[in-house]
Amino acid sequence: MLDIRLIRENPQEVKDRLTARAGGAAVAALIDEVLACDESRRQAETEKQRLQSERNRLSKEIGQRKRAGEDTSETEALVKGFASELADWETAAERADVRQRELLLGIPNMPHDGCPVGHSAEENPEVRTWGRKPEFAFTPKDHVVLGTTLGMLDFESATKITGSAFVVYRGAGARLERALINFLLDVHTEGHGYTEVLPPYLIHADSLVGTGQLPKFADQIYACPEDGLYLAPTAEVPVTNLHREELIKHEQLPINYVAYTPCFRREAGAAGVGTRGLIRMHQFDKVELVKITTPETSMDELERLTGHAESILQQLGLHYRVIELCTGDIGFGSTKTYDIEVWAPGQNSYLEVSSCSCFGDYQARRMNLRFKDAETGKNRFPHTLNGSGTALARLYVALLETYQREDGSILLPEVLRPYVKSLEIGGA
RNA sequence: GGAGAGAUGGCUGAGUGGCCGAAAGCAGCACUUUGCUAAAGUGCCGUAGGGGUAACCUUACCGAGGGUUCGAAUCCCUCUCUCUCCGCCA
Repeated sequence: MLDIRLIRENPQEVKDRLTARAGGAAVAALIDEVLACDESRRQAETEKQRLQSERNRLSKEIGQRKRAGEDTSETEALVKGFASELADWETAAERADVRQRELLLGIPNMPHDGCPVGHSAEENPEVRTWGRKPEFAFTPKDHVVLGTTLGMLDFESATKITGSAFVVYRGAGARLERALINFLLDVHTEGHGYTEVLPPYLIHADSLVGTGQLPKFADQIYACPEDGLYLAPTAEVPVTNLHREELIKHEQLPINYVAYTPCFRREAGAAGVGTRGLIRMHQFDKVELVKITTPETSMDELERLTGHAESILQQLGLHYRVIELCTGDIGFGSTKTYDIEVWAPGQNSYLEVSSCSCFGDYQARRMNLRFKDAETGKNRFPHTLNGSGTALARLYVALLETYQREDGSILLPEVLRPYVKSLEIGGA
């Protein structure tokens, strides 16, 4: 949520920066509506307070005179006469306030100054690459063939019990998924100093509003309407909301959390786009990194966070590239985002396995998360960040396809062997 | 699911219709004093709106939402959450 004061004081700058986003022109128009709303809200507020102040003054007077034994019925009648006008202004102020918040919740964040300007994903600059595309003396198979043949992945059963775009992991396949979860959590807790949390997977609407999935992206989330609950689309939601409505101490920052959770996404409108195998599913596992930092350090922390996610791919020996999202491709609440894409030989393409973003104070403001500045004593909004560290399903794809042997077996990278308790899957 | 108790400022915890934005303590900040890694004393110290160049003025907020009243932390209703007991259950 953007700061209404910032909008009030620098409307043109806000509009300009929002316009750089995809669909930004329509968003900029909302700014004018917010400003009009703000204007009428403040007018109603002022009138309301004038009447309340008068009422309070007279009521106090009534109390004093009653104790002195005087008759106050005339003043009481006078104050009573305020009621309907007061109620009118109250309603007007309330209505404007609700509308203003509604508008603000639908306005995306402003990209950071350093965010590259562009119109679409084609204009995302590549920041760096690591490793090289592996070479094969044979034609590499894709993970669906490999995993199905080895009995690791069972798409048919998943379709039978749930539907398309789900999978059942079996035997060594299930063990590999579990091994990856443990490996990732160990790296981030022991290696990078994150605190592990295991949050609920069902969350209420306020949490989703806090991180920005609601109200705008309701069609992408599975809901349990009888209970007012939703299946978390990412651990970002429950974990960032751990401190919602809190006033935290300056010295507690930065807060670093890592969480493994399954993620549930309806993927409405995405049918047919990269849907083969594990690449786009309604349920997938992910290990997520979340940071809450001071505004001064958030950009440095974004670099570190991205590095932590990258180290997973490095330790697994997987070739990847890092791209930075341009203003036309960046997410709703983000000010700056790096995507990490791992090479998948069987797909002959890169797959996004991590998206690392700094949200500035956008989420903190939405969830009323504040910290007390130790120097000034003032309450401020911290910055929030998150990034996948990493998504499991696509990592799994890259792993099978990169480490496949000609006979269709998988030679595991060394770091995983203690977790899987084997150096290979399949094979002689 | 049933019965009971509760929800007050960063924390603990008083407060049952007006003098309560709210006692007290802790924590925090500033100063003073004492020659010792700290203690004592004094003062300051909630949040969010609105108005004002500013000092400042003002409104709201005592879990949430309604209601009663000239006036509500305080009375009434609904809801949420927490705790205790019972039931059920992995």
